[in-house]
Amino acid sequence: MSKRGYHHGNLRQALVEAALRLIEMKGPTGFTLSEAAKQAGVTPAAVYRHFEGREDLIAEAARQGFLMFADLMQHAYDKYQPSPLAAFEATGRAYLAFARKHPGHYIAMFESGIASNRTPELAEAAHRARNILERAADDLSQQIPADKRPPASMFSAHILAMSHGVVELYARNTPGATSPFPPEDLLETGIGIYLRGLGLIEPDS
Amino acid sequence: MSKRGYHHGNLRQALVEAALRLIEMKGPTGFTLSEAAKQAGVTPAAVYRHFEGREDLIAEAARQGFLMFADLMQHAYDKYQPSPLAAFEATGRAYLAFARKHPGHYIAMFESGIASNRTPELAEAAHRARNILERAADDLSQQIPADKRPPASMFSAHILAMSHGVVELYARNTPGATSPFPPEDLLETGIGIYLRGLGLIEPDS
DNA sequence: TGTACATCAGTGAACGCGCGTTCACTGATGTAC
DNA sequence: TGTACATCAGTGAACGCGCGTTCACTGATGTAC
Repeated sequence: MSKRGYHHGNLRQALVEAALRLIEMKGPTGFTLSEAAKQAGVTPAAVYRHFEGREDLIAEAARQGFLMFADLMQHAYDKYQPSPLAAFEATGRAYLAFARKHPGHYIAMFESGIASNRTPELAEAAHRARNILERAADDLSQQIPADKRPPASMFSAHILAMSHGVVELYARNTPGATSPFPPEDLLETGIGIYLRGLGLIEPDS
Repeated sequence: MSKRGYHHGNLRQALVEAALRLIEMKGPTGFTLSEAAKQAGVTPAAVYRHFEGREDLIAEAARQGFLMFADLMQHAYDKYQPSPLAAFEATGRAYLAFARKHPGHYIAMFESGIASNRTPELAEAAHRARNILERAADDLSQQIPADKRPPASMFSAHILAMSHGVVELYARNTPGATSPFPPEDLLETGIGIYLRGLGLIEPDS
């Protein structure tokens, strides 16, 4: 944090963090390379020592987000491991928890418009995250009789869609779009009803 | 379409349409008041005869979108009216159909960052659209025994979230995020499983 | 039917702004001897 | 331990750009008489 004079020390990471703060505050549109540089106490030109440009900086922020995201989901998955059902539900909750806790990363990852295969590093991080949810879905789908079992990837796509929808529509403090329910409850009940529809939870719970 | 000389004739609507085209092509960020004016064959300054500024133009595009959206869902709802279940499913399909057919409107409505209560007219249009889905959900929830019936608004929020999530994640041609299934199928099956979870469809269908 | 006039939709020049990016440079750091 | 030197992270000035917005204006349209 303390200025070390001419040389910054860890400018690269400081820029990523400034970018995340700005993206969180002003949306992906409001984010500006120049302002990120200023917040890091540095001339805009200095950014080019560490990134190819504006987009490249956002991509790095997204990459770090995907890594954290994957770690979080992996952790949730492992923690409830003996039970495929509990593990699956935990990864769903982890999704929303991540979006709440790291809105800057979330926006960089899903709303900034950068393609998730922009760089190999970004693509790999995104892939790793996606795989965990799909594994959880696959484990769980083993419990459904094979002939009425939907493909695990469809299954995880449903959950991803509902999770993402809840985040976008109800977990943002967009003025005017007041949520009728806490997003956490909404997602929890939504997933619950969905799993019941698959015959994975008893009708009565 | 043909230039009528000095006076345009229907510049206001022409600007809205140019804006929609640009928003669709370049995202809400890429949209520029000046470029919309140019596409309408007019000086940027002329825009101010009809709108208060850039945001106001987007808001009008969104408003028109909500009106069409509401009409579409209303139509779907009415068409399948005798059956609450069929009517509900039809409104869900209408949601996705709208997003596909009118991406510019959809983006203006849900991704442009303008608050849906920015102007009274916009708020009213948005409200009308929301009400239709909620009505359909309410009709349907009457078929569930009162003691195990979730609030209709929660119910419609779930469907809205899943629909929106499917659109954002799988119905955009974002390079790199290839969809494993056609979005229509994804939404149809997702809603089906969800409704089964509510006991509204037979387990065997 | 013709003329005078009010209306107002559009012009075009100008503004200040902040953006992303480039460039030759400078000065702090660390290493070789 | 001290000095010469290579490295390279950051400077700061400059660029061209397109943006949104303002302003006094102009010229087409439509209406009153």
